Amino acid sequence: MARKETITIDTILDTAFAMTREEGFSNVTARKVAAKAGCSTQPIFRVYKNMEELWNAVYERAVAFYQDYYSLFPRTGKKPFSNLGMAYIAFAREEKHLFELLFLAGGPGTKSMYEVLNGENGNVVYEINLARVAGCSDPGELFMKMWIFIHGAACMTLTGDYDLSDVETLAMLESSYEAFMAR
Amino acid sequence: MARKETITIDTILDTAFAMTREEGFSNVTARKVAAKAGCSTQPIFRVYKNMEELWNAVYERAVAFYQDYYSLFPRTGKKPFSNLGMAYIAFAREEKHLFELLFLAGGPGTKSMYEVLNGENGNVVYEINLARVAGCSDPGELFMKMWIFIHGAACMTLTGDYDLSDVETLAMLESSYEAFMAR
DNA sequence: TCCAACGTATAACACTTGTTATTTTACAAG
DNA sequence: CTTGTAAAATAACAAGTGTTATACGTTGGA
Repeated sequence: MARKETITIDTILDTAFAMTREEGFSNVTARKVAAKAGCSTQPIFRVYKNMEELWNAVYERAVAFYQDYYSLFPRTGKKPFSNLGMAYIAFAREEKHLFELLFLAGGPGTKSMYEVLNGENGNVVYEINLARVAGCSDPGELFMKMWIFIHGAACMTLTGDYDLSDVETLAMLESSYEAFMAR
Repeated sequence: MARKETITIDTILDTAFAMTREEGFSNVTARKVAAKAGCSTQPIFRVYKNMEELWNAVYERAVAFYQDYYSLFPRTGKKPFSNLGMAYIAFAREEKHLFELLFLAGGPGTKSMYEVLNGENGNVVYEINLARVAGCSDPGELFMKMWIFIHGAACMTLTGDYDLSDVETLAMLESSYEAFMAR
């Protein structure tokens, strides 16, 4: 009845997402995706109405990717927020372009930082409760301060202005937690 | 002997810099600058070899602009690093595109964050000495922590994830200073 | 086997970019 | 006033963008 499809929607999205990781969001153009996928631009517009739809799909995939990344990240920290921070900073180092897209770009149609962080598992809420249990009177404010700090370190890794080892980073995060707790 | 020049290098640079403030660096194209300056693209390439030279000039102007901004910023803070931080965060709020260019973009030919902050007046060194005088044993590490925190707050203003008043921000910066000092 | 239908490729359109070749214009010296 | 020179404007080129019209193939049922 009809020809069999050789380029699937998965091929397109996989390619576009891989390109975002490697070259950044702005390099994901119709022709470049097609070239990398080994086809013409036509299959892209068969499965996606236009490039904006593909970009949205890539964004959603990046959100899921970060949440998986966090789920699988080894828990070496012993204090509230330290694992959340270690994963976030490592992500900024290892996935610069995805980090930019998720946490620096903003723009319409994007989720808030908190939404992405908290995810479906309530990762942030969980850590805030840890702080409450540890005796913090205002865990919301503590989270805000910790997150400003963590976000600052992560953003500085992008520009090369922050480059401590994981051990040093963990120590810094936990000592900052203690410092903020003490007041 | 020859025609009088009507479009000066200052006109070009002023226009390009104003456009960077308002629309961001990526919108500074030859044709758009020309349109805004009310001329063709030709005068641009008379005074600048190519667009990259103009972009470099805009960048240098942004560096000078930030240093003026900091010089003129009202000193309301009483503790080390608080004025440095208040100015930086206000700059992120009021000059999003310049902040992005100076402190988030990185890339070749750009100065380091520290270079821009310290400026010719040694603004950072001055604040570090204040901390030393205040009895801090490792003012370098204190600066690092404070700066990570300040940079985090500034970056979060860009995405709309931070929106405290100046009074609240100052209180937060000074309490963080105290917290970091206490350990 | 043939053919309709759908996936893919090719080519084109309209637009934007930096840059450059060409033409026009204004100015001042002779 | 003429004329040479430099500035500015116009127009073009080559490359790249999203998108679409058209042509080509392949495939599976009649």
